[in-house]
Amino acid sequence: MTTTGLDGFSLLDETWRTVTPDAARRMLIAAVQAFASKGYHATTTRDIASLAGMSPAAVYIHYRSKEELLFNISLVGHETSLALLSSIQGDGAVQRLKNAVSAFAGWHAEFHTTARVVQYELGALSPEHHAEVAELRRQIEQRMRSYIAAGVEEGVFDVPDLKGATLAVLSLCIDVARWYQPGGRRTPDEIGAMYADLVLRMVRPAT
Amino acid sequence: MTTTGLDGFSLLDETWRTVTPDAARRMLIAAVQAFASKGYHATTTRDIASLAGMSPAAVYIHYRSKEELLFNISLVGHETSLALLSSIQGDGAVQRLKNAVSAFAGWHAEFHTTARVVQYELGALSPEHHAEVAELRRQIEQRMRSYIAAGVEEGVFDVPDLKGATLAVLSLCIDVARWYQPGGRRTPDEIGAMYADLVLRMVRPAT
DNA sequence: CTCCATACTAAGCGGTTGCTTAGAGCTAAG
DNA sequence: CTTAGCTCTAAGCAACCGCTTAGTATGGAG
Repeated sequence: MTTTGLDGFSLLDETWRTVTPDAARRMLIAAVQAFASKGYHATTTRDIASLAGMSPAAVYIHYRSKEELLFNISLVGHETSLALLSSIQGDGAVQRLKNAVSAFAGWHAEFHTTARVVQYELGALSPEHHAEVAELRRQIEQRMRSYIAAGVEEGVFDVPDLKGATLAVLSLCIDVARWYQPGGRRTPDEIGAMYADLVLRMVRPAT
Repeated sequence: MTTTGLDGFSLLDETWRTVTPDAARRMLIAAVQAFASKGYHATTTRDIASLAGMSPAAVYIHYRSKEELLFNISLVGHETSLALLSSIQGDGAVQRLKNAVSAFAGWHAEFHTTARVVQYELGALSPEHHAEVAELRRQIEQRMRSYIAAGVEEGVFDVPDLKGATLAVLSLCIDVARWYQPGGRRTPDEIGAMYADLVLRMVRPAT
């Protein structure tokens, strides 16, 4: 699950591998780093260009505006995490929810740089772009809800408030991007495993 | 617990009641509203002054800088939530953790405007001011941990990783400020009750 | 070689930023 | 009434913002 980033390309490069041409990808990666560490509004187009090793005007060869840069990051980030959550497999609802939480929380740790921009800069998107991203967020919520609902139907989960529980589980995973620091006490995989355990305690029946 | 805001003064006024003189308080309240809805960096001093019904220069009569305005908000906000968490009472560790989570999560819903600034604009503080606030955050974490640890010692909680569980509980409560919207499906008190239930499920023994 | 499209930079434009200055209005002590 | 001190505003400064323009370098097609 965890990519080490020791094989010659960073985690960021991996996420944005499909972006071409090369200069456009470097610009996007620079924007992710800058937006994540200082916030969208505190980041200048000069910061981004400088991080990418180019002149300020080079931003506008590949992107119409600073906001379009953010939109690209937000869109790809949401699509990636939705694809991750949609590809969950496992035997039975317990194992599937375990895998889902582990993967989703782990992603927010491992790709915390991207995740921070994705989760905390939504308000800087234009109304049109925000609406497009909001639809993806609805699909993410629906996916997670279906994993919990399956366990209720199987009779292995006891969840009095399905919508509330889904909200709490997603909230728990998303907030990882806020507090996670690389080099901290836990690896992304360990965080995923711990969160999977905590969530399963939340939904298990009283017996 | 919930103040209605229907008795002639808003929730914001209540939090900042002790700030004097009157113009300084109005400026602070305007800053909280602006910072919460647009973010610190996207808010101009002209925005704040205009919301407070004064001229741009009036900000600097009462505060040295825009950052000092943020620091005041962050400091009072952290002190308020720490005081809230420290005043928790209840019979036994189960009831005390229930009350703690209910109050802390409920506060992040009811005072979500203040909470958003407190939790998501830490990075905009100067290093010195950030350090001062970080110490309060350490105390908040310690308080919550002690409520969980007490249940472990009493033998009514089963928590394999105390530090991890504390982190998750705090994370869950804090993230309420991100997603909560007034007029939504649940009142702050209902969110507090739901979260208290979810957290107790997380720490209860398997039986 | 010429021609043209693409990718880039140097320079800079109009507008906005956080903050300052100079001075006006008000209150209260002497 | 004078004076001092505090609160506020009108005006504006230097710096910086997102973005544009004009022009250069490069490389492939004919």
